[in-house]
Amino acid sequence: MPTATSDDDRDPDLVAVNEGVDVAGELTRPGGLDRERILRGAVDFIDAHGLAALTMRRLGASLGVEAMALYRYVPGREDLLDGVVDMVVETLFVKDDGDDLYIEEHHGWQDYLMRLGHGIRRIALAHPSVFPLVASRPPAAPWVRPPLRSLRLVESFLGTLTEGGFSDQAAVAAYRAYSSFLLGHLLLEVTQLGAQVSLLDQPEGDPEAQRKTDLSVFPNLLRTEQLLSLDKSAAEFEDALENLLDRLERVLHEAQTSDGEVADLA
Amino acid sequence: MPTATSDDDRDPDLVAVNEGVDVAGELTRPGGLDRERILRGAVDFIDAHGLAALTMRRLGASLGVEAMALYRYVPGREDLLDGVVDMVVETLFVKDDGDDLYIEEHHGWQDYLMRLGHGIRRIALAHPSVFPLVASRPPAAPWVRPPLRSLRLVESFLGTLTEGGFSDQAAVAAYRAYSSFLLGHLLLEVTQLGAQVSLLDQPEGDPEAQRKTDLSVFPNLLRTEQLLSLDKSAAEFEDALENLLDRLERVLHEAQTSDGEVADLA
DNA sequence: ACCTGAACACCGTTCAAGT
DNA sequence: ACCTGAACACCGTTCAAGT
Repeated sequence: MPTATSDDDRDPDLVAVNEGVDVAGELTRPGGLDRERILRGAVDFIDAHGLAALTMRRLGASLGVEAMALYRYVPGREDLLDGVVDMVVETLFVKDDGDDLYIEEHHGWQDYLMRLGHGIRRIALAHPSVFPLVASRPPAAPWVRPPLRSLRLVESFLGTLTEGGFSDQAAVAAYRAYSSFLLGHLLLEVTQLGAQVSLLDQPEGDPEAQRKTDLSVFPNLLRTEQLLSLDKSAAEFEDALENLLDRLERVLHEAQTSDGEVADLA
Repeated sequence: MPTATSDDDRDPDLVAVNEGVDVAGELTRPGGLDRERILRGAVDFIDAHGLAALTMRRLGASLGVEAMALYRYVPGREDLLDGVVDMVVETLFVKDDGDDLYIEEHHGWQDYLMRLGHGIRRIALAHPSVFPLVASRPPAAPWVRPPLRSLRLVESFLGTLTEGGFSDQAAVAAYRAYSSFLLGHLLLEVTQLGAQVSLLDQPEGDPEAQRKTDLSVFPNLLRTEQLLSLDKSAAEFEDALENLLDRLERVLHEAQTSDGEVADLA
């Protein structure tokens, strides 16, 4: 146990979360609180224990401090959750070593939309318990559409499509269509991830028999149960993304040749 | 005030919610609690005060009862929320007078998917504060995909498409594509509804100036701000639904003629 | 049979007090 | 300057007691 304080009467389960080694490879508590350290701690906590378990008091404990100390750096719980969302989304703009999804090194708008989609998906799968927060927190502005929750991101989206030949209307319509595609797919994907583990958590007295009997009233469900249980999320994501790109391309070319009204593509 | 109890020292704001006349046109408290009455009260409460405001104690008060009384009919808060979701979704199957969206009187699978989409959208817009719950509550089974959260609904979905000529694989793939389309669109639509009202709620010292200055760093945002603020949700929903139906139709016909593998449409 | 009062453990948040 | 102890109002939930 590195540099442990002498009066260590804290919950060992919570302390363990944070006195290990974090993602960046540094010790998590080399003295001194910090807004960023708190947000990072909150992300780690949610990843480890789920969103419902996050309280100010427990977060404080996991950082080796009383809950009250957090209020010096964070106005309150709501603001903290907003900060968590921001922090996780900003990950898009940091370039990992050998990152072939780095969003700012794109070649054309199609490549940009591919990188963006895969980038957000990577975030969702890396933090499945945080993603529902990204999906449903009330946005700062009415036109900030989850999961694309960053002015910088929306700006680069619109800029890239405009450079690619989209009119302002078409770029905005594309932004809308793209964000709802991403939100639907990724939220369902992380929801299903959560459902898988919660099933393993409750091994109660033969739940199989009970569930099967219920299904007997639903012949189509019963017949396709195997198919329904297959997880094809990755392939479906690729297909839907590709389909969306095709659709956008079609709109773009129609606009360039016939100059018809194209705002209503979404 | 009809049939008021004599010792009326309750919060008048909460009482007002429930001693009025409810959707069905009946007095809300003609004696006696009931699981269904509680769930209905919870829906009304969330519609009126938002999800965050719903506590067992306040819900009890709105029903003219102490919180503890609820536990005779509802195992706990989590189960209550599940019940709320079920109740709201079941609305699909009740036929209102002159209801042209009634899902069981469909003509062919395209008509069915239109009725279903518009029906769920009507629910989302009628209960925008409840819909995030419909979207993100952990499903009962891994293959229950929000917002289509009802065995009965999934059964009728698969049955209708199968009757329409879809193979089991194609029907399941259609179910997946359709649910993620619905979830993305409707969750974004109700989120934006929430964002609109929350902006009106906080008329602080000239927030305009501050926000505009932030935007000046984002030229594309600044230029398209008007376009971004337009609400075209209804038209976008129709377009996306139509596009999805076209896609499914294409898959169906390809399968009927060439007999190629079609499972990966989603 | 149905509801309530009192109680328990836990929340978010404030603030004077400690170091 | 930074953290804590004590306190407040509020939670979900249990259970013996009332009617």
